[in-house]
Amino acid sequence: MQRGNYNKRCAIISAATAVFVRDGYVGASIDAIAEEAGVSRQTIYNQIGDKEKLFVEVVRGINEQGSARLVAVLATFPDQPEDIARELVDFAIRLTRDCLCDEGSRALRKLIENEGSRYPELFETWKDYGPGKNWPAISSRFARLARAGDIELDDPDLAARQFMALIRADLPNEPGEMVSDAELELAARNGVRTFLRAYGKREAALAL
Amino acid sequence: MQRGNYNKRCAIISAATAVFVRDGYVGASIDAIAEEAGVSRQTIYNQIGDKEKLFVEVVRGINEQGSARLVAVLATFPDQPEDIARELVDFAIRLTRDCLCDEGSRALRKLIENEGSRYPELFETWKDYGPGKNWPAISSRFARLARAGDIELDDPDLAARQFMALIRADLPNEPGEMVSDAELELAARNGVRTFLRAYGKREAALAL
DNA sequence: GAACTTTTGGACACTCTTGTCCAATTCGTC
DNA sequence: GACGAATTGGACAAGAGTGTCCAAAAGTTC
Repeated sequence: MQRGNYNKRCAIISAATAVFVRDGYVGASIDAIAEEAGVSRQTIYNQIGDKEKLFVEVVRGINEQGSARLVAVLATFPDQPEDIARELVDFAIRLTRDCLCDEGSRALRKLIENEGSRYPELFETWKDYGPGKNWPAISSRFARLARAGDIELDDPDLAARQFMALIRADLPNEPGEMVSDAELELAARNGVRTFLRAYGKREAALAL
Repeated sequence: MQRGNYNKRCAIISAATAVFVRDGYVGASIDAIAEEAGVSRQTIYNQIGDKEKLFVEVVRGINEQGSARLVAVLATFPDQPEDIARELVDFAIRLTRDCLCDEGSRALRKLIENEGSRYPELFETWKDYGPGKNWPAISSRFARLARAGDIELDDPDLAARQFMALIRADLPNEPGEMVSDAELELAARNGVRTFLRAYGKREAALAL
């Protein structure tokens, strides 16, 4: 234990995350966070410092969790697929569920969009992994699949971007909404089917 | 002229749009808007009323312009294409340029994401047209193309969603960034090529 | 139980914002 | 130039938020 009660620190960070995401940096009040955390306002100042430090801590937390989840999911990419359609769908489900639809990822995307201009350095880590970039980890996996002859593509980066776009195209994207497993499965299958129609062998897409 | 100077009213709305988008509803201060509009704060209260009325006016403005542009672009959908690949690319360029990448549309998307929960009724109009919905206008066009035998698809709504996702997949999506014509063209061609590989006749996609 | 740390809640100064009021000034129009 | 309407800038009250200070209470450790 470094300073103060660790449980309370976690409660503060977690409550701050919720309030920052709900109200934005300016709209979030320390009082609201304190109430949400079930903690006195003074404790926040004791443990973390001022509002800006609290915000930094929140972003760092989401970032770490998000990166960890992304790495974990990437490790499950089907490298030597037997049934490429089915395995890509399962991969897509894991990706959307753990890295796109979960609370933390949505929260981070919203914070980036709103406060990104104010704290550009805070979000640089994410930009390498985040949507809109090359997703280099994913494109290298697709390149390997192509070399193995499982799919046909000329530009792996483009294919990765389009893969991501396709499996997201069919997801409900209202921020607050819950996404059921059935919706996840359907969205993944729809996205992968089109992806394989464009890039796969003829018969692979027909399996979906 | 109904009340006050019409030019100043426009300057106010336009400045308010910029500031609301930059700082969010809570973060935007009337003083900042007044300064940006080159107008005294009192004039804003004289012409529009309070902050909430100003916000409503801003959203209404962006909404109208956005809807008008969307209708205009939709009217240029290639109904009887001779060169479907080329014509779809041109359509995609118009769509991204006028309805997705322009200032107003980006502004509206950001406002929806941030203040949508606070003023749900304000954005209902947009939700019918906006991203994430069925884009019914577009899917009916695709359905017509399919009936005419230009493409092959079973679910026009799905195809429309994926079309939108694909032509957006390759656009730089940093909010502030300017998108050059060359980038627009490239993104559209990449998206349409994959779309046609999945849904078009074999030879159409090869043309790109 | 004593010594020490943490938490609590209230009070406080300070800043910022909203919205109002008003007198002086400028603008548009005849 | 004169008249009425619009604009300006400054002052103002009320409210909310931040961050600090402090004494009392609660919790922890030996």
